[in-house]
Amino acid sequence: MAIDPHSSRALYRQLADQLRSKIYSGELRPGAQLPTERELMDQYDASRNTVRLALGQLANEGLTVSGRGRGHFVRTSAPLLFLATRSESTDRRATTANDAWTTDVVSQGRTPAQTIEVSIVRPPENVASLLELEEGETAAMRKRVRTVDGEPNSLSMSYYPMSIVGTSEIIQPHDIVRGANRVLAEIGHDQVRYTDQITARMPTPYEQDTLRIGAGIPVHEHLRVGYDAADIAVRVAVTILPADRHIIQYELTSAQR
Amino acid sequence: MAIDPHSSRALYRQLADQLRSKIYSGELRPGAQLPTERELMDQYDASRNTVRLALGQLANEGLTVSGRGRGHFVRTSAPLLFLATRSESTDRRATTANDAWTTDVVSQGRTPAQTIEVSIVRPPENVASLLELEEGETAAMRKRVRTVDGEPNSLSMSYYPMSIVGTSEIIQPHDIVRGANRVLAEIGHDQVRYTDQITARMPTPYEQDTLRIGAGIPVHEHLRVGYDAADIAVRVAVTILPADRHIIQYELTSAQR
DNA sequence: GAGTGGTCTAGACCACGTC
DNA sequence: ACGTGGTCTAGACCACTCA
Repeated sequence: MAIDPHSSRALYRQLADQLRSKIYSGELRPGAQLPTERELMDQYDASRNTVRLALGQLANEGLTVSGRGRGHFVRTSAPLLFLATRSESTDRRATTANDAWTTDVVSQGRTPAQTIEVSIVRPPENVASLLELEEGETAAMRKRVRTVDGEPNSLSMSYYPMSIVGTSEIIQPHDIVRGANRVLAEIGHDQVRYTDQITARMPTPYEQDTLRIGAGIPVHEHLRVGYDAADIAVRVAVTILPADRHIIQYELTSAQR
Repeated sequence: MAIDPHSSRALYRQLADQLRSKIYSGELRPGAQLPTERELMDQYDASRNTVRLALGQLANEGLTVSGRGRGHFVRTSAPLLFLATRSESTDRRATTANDAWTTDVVSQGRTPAQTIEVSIVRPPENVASLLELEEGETAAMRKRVRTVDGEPNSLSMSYYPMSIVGTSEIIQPHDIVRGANRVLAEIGHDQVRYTDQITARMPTPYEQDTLRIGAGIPVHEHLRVGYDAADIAVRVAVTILPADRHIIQYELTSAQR
């Protein structure tokens, strides 16, 4: 139980190992307070910096949170929200006055809200190349910040080539109740095929701030490219999902696999 | 460009901010060396611990790597490998002597290898409940460690209820060339439907070690449940994918969305 | 051997939460 | 008022890399 100061493994790593195993084993349950830094210093005869290195390690693994004047605590696994990426049936959206996401969230008994911002931009390079934009060509961006029960939930940016949507409702800074996808269909670019790419990374400071993401929590970056019947990319949607609040779910039948 | 010691923002955060923006802006390109700790101490008139706090922050964001005796460097974005979760056509597997994953990797011009380990275990709670196992009921686990071009690539654990596979080839500790899924089909449990769940988190120390994952790199946890024609869960596959080496990709047609 | 990061100590002041 | 974590300093020794 004690610590070997002559081990080749750094003191602070040994300390982190012991605390971590107490968390994994359940001896320290979610929400439980860890010993104070003072106690750990005394117990392991280590300096405060060393103790804080160990605690910082756990925080960066997403295992603990801390607060000035409070203490260090085992992170409580937040109640998880599902992102149903494949909806049960496509016709549902037609039967409601809300967009697909709002309907999804309401069906889970939560309260959704979102702000929408529309602008004309040069998209990031990876998006521009997926949309096959020429050098300097622009796209309409509809950016959403979504909240559930008042807590920030996700960040979503949809890009549409101006050459396609330049005169449509999509460039208006309003919520489109029937869905932007329906507008695309109305102007002759119904999406018939999608490619999804999912990456994971640590959040940028902007994302940490906007979505109130704690230390040690990664984000999913979910990117969806929509193609019309002529196999032209008409929409790229990039969604940032804090990983402590989201499980991405897909339903597939064996023909697809 | 200088730093305000009277700002409410901590010194080490300001320092991290400046270095980070140099990385994002491209002034410090991937592979470039950051100033040495000594130089930063002099330049910003800060103590070494403060400088190290700033550099540690960047490392935890996955932006930099460092090594004793070498220096701090901007992380080079590794060449990314695609995990094609939906293959182009299902018949391909029948035409080759290799399993689906091996075929995928070879088609990308890389060299795959894997070790397989088979055991009878009580699965983790979430898996047990997806398989609807009774209290104490066991499952066969086929665990793979996969490498590509000699580098560790992914960790995969497939669970099959013993009540279904207890007498089949699946519990033999050998590679099954025609695929375990085919064996399942042969014993009357062809999978006709899948549910995928994708989560992201920081790796455990075991995963960091086995897959050689650097600090600040999260992992995808990809979980696939396979159901047979009677809608019984016959297989749960959990795959751990280091996020710096993997993009998860899905292809969907509009009928599925 | 010189320079780099990795680890560790001892002490200090401050901001915040709780009582 | 007191105890907590947040920030910062000044110094030390060690292990590794590279010329």
